[in-house]
Amino acid sequence: MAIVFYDSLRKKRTKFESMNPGIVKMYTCGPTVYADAHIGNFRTYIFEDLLRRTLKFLGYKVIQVMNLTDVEDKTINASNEQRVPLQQHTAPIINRFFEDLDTLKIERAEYYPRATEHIPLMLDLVKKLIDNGYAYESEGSIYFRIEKFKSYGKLSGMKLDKLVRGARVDADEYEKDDFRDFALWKAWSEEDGEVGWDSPYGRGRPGWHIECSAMSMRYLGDEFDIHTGGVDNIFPHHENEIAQSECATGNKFVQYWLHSAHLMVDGMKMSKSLGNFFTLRELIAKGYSTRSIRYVLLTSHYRQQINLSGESVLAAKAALERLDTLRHSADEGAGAGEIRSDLAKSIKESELHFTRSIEDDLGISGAMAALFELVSAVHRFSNKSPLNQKEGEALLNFWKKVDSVLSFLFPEQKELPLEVLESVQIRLKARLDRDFSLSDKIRDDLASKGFQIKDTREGTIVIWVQGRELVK
RNA sequence: GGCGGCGUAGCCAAGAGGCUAAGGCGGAGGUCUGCAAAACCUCUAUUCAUCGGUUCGAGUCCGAUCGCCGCCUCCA
Repeated sequence: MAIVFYDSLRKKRTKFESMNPGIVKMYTCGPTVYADAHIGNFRTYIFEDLLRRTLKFLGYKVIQVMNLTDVEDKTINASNEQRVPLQQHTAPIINRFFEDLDTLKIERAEYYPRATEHIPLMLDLVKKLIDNGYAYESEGSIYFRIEKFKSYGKLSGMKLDKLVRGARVDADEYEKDDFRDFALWKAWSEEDGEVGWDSPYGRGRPGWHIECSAMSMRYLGDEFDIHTGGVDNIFPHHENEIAQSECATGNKFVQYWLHSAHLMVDGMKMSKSLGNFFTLRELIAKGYSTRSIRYVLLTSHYRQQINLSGESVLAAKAALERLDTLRHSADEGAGAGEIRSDLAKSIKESELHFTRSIEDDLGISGAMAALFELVSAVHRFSNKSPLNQKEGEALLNFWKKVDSVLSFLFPEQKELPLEVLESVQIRLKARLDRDFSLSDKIRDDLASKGFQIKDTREGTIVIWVQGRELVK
């Protein structure tokens, strides 16, 4: 079967073929580290995680680059306000960013290049653009002349003559030949303070767009397979990247562009400027489990806006509990016997359905449906006759396999406190003695401490926050 | 104003011309159970924003209308 992606450049679903067999090179626009990323930002990083994991699931080796923008207006302003050197301001934010990635089980990319460590490469690119006649100098700054790039606007659909002057007027705008031109290199100004690098054009710092062109080429080459980001990056950021890169190299920059839709709050885009944002840490403090958050962010199609709400997190929790029942059933598999054909068939169908869905533009809904269908099938099957050991193992193996894509099927198991285990044992004995007033008292007691007790056919389950233990 | 996306059950959400419109949450009834929960079974869209059109056949294609969102300024 073929992998299909919706390509923002072609504006249609397109069969994916990597440039090098078996290898996918992808560049994923990363955070600007002037403040902690909010959960809307992570929506995109989770989409990219799904893309990466899916490609690996389908047999590709993935080389992923995610940039860390550690120098631009906001990082400079923030460090100035706090009167600390730039790096001292960005370093802790970067550390927290990586912690949040881990919390959300986002797999690490191969490279996380920082803009400040690639200035010479950017200057090389700027020089190339000047030499090729696409850029010009004006008062120490270098601008890209967009009318020289005939296909400017091909990604966003913007028509050059339809571009309107924005509400905000750049201080340096009068220096440009054309207001639509964008900066490749910005001359040092008073507000930049300590921040600046020497260049043939004088002291200055890179424009925002040039870093992605320079760093993607450095780690992935002049041409690579996939470039991603949020839809808000399409214009002007990605449009400008294409212009710079293709004018500098003469090659087609990127083969496939994938963009994720926004996370919404009360019908509006979550954004720092609107102030309607939450960080991951804030959501955790509200009592949302990271597993549920990952579920919500991952199981909505990446081109569909998500409305994150308490309700959606609660629904996620319920859905996860249902998924967990498959693992519990599998754990119960015991005894001799081969895998029976009905069950083998269900697993095979689920895997096929899962794969077909996920390779079709990351069709996560269909992929999840495939898993829920297996859960139902397994319960129907095991209700008739208990699973044997091999069957339990087969289910767990399949679950592990799809979890390489999802990474929320196996919650972290916490050790239950000894006193809880003891209480559970006492309660089990009480139930055997049919002393139900005692057993119910213990159940209520544990519930008040945050441990929910459920008696199943297989034994007693203790649910504790995100962990879940089976006690026999 | 220009560009892009979306409108499918109470809620979330698949579907990309043709088997009975996936799946999840929630809800109703039943089986099981000391009770609770879980699990299982059954039910919960004659219809896909509206109106036209193309077609033997449309939720799916075309046109118009209404509504929502994003981008056009830094933004994931």
